[in-house]
Amino acid sequence: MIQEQLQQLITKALDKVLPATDQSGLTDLSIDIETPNNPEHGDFSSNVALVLGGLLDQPPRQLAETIADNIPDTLLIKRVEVAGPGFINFYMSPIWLQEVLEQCLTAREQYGCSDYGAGQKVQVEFVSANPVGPIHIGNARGGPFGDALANLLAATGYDVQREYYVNDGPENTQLKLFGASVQARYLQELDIPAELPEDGYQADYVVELARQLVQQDGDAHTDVPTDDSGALYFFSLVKEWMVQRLHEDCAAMGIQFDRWFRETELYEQDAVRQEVDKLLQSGAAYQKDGAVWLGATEFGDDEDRVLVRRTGSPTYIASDLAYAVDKFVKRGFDKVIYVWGPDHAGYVARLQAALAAIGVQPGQAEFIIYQTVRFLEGGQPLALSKRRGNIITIQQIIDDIGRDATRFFFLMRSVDAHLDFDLDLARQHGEENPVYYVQYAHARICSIHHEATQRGFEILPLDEVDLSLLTHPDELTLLRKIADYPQLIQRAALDRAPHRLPHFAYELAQSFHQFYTTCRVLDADQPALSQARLKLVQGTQIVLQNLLGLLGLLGLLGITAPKEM
RNA sequence: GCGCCUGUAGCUCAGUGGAUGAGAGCACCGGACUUCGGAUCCGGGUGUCGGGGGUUCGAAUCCCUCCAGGCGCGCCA
Repeated sequence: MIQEQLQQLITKALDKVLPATDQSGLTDLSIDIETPNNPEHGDFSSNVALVLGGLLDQPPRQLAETIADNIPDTLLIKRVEVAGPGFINFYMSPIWLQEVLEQCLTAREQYGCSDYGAGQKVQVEFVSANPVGPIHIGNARGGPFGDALANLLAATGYDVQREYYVNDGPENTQLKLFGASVQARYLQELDIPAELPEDGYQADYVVELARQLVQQDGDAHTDVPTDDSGALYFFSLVKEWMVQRLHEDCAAMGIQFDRWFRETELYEQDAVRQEVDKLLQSGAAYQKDGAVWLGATEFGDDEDRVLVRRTGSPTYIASDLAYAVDKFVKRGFDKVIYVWGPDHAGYVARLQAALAAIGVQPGQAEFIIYQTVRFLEGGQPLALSKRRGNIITIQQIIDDIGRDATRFFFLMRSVDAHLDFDLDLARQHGEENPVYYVQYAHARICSIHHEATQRGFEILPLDEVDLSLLTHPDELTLLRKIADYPQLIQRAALDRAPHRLPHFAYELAQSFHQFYTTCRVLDADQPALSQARLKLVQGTQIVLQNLLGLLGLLGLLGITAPKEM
């Protein structure tokens, strides 16, 4: 990308000006190439002299002059200026944008991709909702986010795997509660008196599960004891239905996991017990009050944590540790990104400490906590409570406003921010809805191509088209947008910030609409210009498609917007 | 009480330690179609970047503190 080329030019200049020792504190990051807010300050700008001046205790302005004077001549750059406290500003010659367009048209679906990750094995684990109910609006946000993040990492050269962790372990108390709820509903369905446990699952789908069970097995399970073993038994009866439902919900969101990892696998291999034993041997864990404790404070946690209860059954930390060993040691991931809901925020420090205890290096495990989503309808937030039973499933939302609009709205905001999901806005197919604004730009692009074919415009190969004819301000703005795309991908991946993509898609659509209004593409009187503009349109389409591909929104491009206004 | 996240225009939000310019969308008002899709475009104005202090040549951005909101803090997951 162009920023890298400029960085290399600066590096060359530095090599001529400064002894290598003076460059020791310099990293790629300190040679920052950015786009100035004020266009008068050039097309690109570098703060290298300001950073280096501070490091070497030299006047930045003077240093900047020296560096600027030694930047090798190239056709891409018209002139270099030093400004302000010591910025080096680059004024590009017009051909740089033509080169970018050529790169884009040549690379096509690879445009914007890089090998930055150098094939490192990264796992993104996300959603991982317990198999006790469908995906609902409280836990769905991690889905589109994790999926888009995985796409971004793959596009920047990482070897990415998507994983869903199914918490179906035999020691999971949530499952017992859920199983007991199913059991109670099952008995009620057969007119046998039974009470839903306190804090049990009240939602309607539990009643439906019970009904399904009666339909399948009749009264075959009435003699099952109403204790933990009975609860687990009932869970086992409905488990595959639940997992199947989770599969369907994720598929509905457009997510394909590479692996559904089941917690039971860890117990079948006796991995949980083995890990606890290892920790006891290494001294990282100890016995107290009949329980086994992890000495988590040694590894930065606030307090030590129980690994094995007094009853002898392991806690979730124990199985999460065994799971981590499976990820890092057995399967050899260089990095694992855990995407969790806000209710898990307090668990980060705990697992981090536990990971340190098994020798996972800091930075190998990343934790991304997404914030809550409020769904608004008529300006009022929808209330949801899993326990009280008035849950709203992600399937309902998708049925309502469509998969792509759902994903777009989820992805629009930073995961750090609380998200207001405006259902009324998402339902609209009008100008207020950013989804259709972007979609409309693509529809227009397709229409131009269609029209070109209809009118018999011959599409010339790239080397026969004079791109230097693209000089209109709106053409240049659009070209600049195409040029900015690779760095956007790079930074969004690095910052784990997929939300920048919908914003960029909107801006790209905006630049295109503006171009479309002022610059007629197909003009029989100006065939050479038409050819150049067709290339620009094609470049826009490539970027738009790549962008929406990363967001998992290619469906938007397949749907043709209505012809009626 | 402790921890995490947030606080930017009337509303919803972008914003990468940079420049005499802190930006979008929505909403509101006014304009633009004989020709590629008007679900479009153009113009119009709004800010103690929650308050205070600090670091820096330079802070919405980093640090401290206070205020406000959301979420979490179990031998539940």
